[in-house]
Amino acid sequence: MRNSEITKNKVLKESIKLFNTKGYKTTSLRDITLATGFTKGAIYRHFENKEDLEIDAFETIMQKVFTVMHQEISEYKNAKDKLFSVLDLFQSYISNPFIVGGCPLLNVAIEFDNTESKLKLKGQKALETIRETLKIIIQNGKKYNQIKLDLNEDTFATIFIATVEGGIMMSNLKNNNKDILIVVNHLKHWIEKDILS
Amino acid sequence: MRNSEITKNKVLKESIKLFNTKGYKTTSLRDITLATGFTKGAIYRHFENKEDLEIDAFETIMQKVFTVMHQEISEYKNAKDKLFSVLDLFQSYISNPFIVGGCPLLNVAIEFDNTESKLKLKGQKALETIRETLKIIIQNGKKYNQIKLDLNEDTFATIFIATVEGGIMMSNLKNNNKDILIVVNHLKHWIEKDILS
DNA sequence: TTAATTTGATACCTTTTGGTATCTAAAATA
DNA sequence: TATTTTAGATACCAAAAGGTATCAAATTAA
Repeated sequence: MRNSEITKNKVLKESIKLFNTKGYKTTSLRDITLATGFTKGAIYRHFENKEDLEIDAFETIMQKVFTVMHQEISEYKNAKDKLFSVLDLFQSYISNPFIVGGCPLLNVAIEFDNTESKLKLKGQKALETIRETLKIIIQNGKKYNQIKLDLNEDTFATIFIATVEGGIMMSNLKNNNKDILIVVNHLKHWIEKDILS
Repeated sequence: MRNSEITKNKVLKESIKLFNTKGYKTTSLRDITLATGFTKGAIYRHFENKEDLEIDAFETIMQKVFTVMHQEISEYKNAKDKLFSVLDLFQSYISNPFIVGGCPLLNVAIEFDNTESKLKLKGQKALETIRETLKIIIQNGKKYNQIKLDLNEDTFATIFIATVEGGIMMSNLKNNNKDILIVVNHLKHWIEKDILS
């Protein structure tokens, strides 16, 4: 067989890149055929329609993000180092991207926020997954006396995500590392000063 | 004359709404004809092409943002109140929007960050205008002993903008005020605690 | 009041869009 | 080996995209 798994994966991989750089709705099937070398016939053999491909692409890249994130987190044993490793991961969207086009969650959030679409729902879920991950780090940190007990973990996670996503937006817009670096350094100082016990 | 100014303004006004909600590239000329009641012929009488309309729309809405921002700032005389009024203005993108669809700068930043387009340049300029405005508040605040002298104004402005834009993204995605409120309250506490002298 | 200008509508154009029916070649099965 | 299944290419389709040439009515200027 002309290994159908390989074909599907290549379509997915190139679609992820295109969606994350050009945008989901502004990427055409033609763009994907040119990037993959396959025809529309091949693409539609593996995906029911374009929206299905969009969803599959977003879920695949977010799965990768979560996997890398949990790998990083699990490499450290105290809350501070875990949080710092997440910051470094976000920073890598700019300085050493494992996916072109910036943060996939941020991109989907902005492109679909005013729609009623499956991708908006997927984006909401992804945001909650990241927020939950951060909250759990804080909760465990409290348990082991690493984090101040009066810190509200939901508030912390929200500020953490907002700041870092805003920094990614600014650095991507300005084509430099400056803003994301400022933001990540600030969050690190903030954590050391006000979050750790 | 069938007042051509009124026509142009209506096209601009409806385009601003559509671009800021649906996105620039995903809003079609047809969308604009339906929203305004005018035909393509009328639209192309006032704008050379769609990109020109996009640019004109973005510049118009950003001009409005800057105008409102400077009005708010000028109503207060110390740095703290000026900064708080800017925070309230950003918060109003969610709680009491003077423009539907969230922050126009954030939307343009994400939609055009991976392009080489005039709109990306306009977005970069708009970001710098906001950053400069915040820096000037800090500089004047230092002069009048309201702000700690060792605060780096560029760092401050960057963190301020990133945090608030991230909060807008999150609240828009989740369809509630919660996240932007958390973020704005946090920034207010931070300013009171670490920024004011 | 007539002529010139301006403004918006109409009708059209080409290209691109997402999507489908069909065909062929390759692979798997019997 | 012969047959059936599968994967991808080809050739289409209708709708929608941005854009333009032309026309008619309204307004202004002469």
